[in-house]
Amino acid sequence: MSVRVRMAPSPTGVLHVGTARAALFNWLYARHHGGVFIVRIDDTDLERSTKEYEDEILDSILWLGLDWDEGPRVGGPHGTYRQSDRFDRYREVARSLVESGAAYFDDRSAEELEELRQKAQSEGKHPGHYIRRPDQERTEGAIRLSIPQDGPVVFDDLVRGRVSFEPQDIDDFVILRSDGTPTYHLASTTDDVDYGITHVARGEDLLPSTPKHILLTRAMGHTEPVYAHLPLLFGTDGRKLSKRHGATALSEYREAGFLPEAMFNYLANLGWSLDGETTIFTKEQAIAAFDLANVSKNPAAFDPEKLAWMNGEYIRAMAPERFDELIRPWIEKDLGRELEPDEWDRFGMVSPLVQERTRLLPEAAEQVRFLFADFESYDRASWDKVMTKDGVAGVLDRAIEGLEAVDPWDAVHIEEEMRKLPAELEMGAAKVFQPVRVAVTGTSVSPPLFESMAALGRDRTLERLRRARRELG
RNA sequence: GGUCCCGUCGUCCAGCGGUCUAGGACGCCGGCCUUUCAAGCCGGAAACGCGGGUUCGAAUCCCGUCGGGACUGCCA
Repeated sequence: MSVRVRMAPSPTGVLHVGTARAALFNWLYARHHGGVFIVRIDDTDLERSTKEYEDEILDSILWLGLDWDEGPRVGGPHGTYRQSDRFDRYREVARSLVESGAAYFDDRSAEELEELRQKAQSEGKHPGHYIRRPDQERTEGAIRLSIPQDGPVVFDDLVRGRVSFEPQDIDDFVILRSDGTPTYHLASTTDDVDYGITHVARGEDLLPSTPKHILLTRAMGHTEPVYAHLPLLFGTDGRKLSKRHGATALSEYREAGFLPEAMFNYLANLGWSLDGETTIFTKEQAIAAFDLANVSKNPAAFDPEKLAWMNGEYIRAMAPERFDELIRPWIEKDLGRELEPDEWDRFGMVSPLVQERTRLLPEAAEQVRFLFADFESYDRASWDKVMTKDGVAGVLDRAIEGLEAVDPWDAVHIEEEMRKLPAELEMGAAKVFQPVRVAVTGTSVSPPLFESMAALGRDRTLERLRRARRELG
């Protein structure tokens, strides 16, 4: 039987990195086995679900580089792949379960149920212990699945191994609310059955729900899929990944200048590894090697630092043309205007040098800002560190004098001239070039100096050197 | 409280009874290179939670303990 897996996001918020990672593992599993990857919209919560979130989620998945074979936008043999379009089907399932005796109506009030929970808890029992089928049959209210008390629910989880739950610890959960809408358990399980899902790989937070889904599936007369519960993602402090750790939405990383291929690679390394040695690898390598059985059981910390490093690796490895194409919008965003053709040409003189030292696109844009805009003031720390030293004025004077005569104005000739200074002034190279760098770029950290000056142009370079000289007094 | 899951460097991953003086990656520290910053190269510090067992032999198997987490809704 061919593998059919799915990701089933709820459009009640933006795509979380943890959900994205789960989607990624499902996708890898499907592609590895030549199976089918399905996206299904779990929007049974009509109150909180929106079309905007649905689009945001789908766009984020696409950005990550995952494509789906059945689901919204692409269709498939099972309709719209949106649960809100299948409420009739879920009601039909619930009704037939009542008819077969597997489920029952329950019209007890919230207060009554709460009392039963309190009682059970005070006796050290499972909260749902006393919430079972009432003695007298009801004909309205919510519909609960009756949990058979004849034996444990045992299943072999692909990543956890054998997991077992005792029936008294499973509550008679609601499958159809009294307003006729299905709960997540009913809708998800029905869809998994109807869509022929063979493997369910999802977050570990759903592990306690799994016996319910298994029992529901069996009550429907089917055999449950194989389950794989993936470890959860945490922040670097070991706490649940939340806003405090920075971005939790995939789209925030996109907006921060991360590359999808770096994100893909990084996420694939959270809970799984290609071979234990290789950190950077392609999608194809991942597909070839992936197996849910090799997924780690431990929760993983999402480390933005390592992601940034990996992003830099991908940036350095890409074709220069692609780098130029990617960096341009960031430079323009940083400047707040579009680049003129001649400015773009000038950027080309330093582009390869910038690409080499970029981890994040927005950071690179900042580094070349001096090429396109005059800075109002010098970076304070840089100025204090290099411009207050003895001999700086002399360096600038000599640099200005020498540079005026450089011809043609290109990196090679600028360097030829500048290289004369240290010996002439009897100073170390860094002592000479750093003041010039601060004068020209406004800070002590910049792309290589000679190329930067070449790209800036003679007039602006000299203008900035003179300005700095004036500031020195 | 109850149920379930997890426990190897600060972090991610490898290790599935002997080859572990525990390997790779990020980060960190030092050095080289060097006009700054990166990159690159070289080197370093850094972990099997604890206690019992099983075994000739345990990071690897079992039990306990401690610690962490998830769930415990007519949310998903």
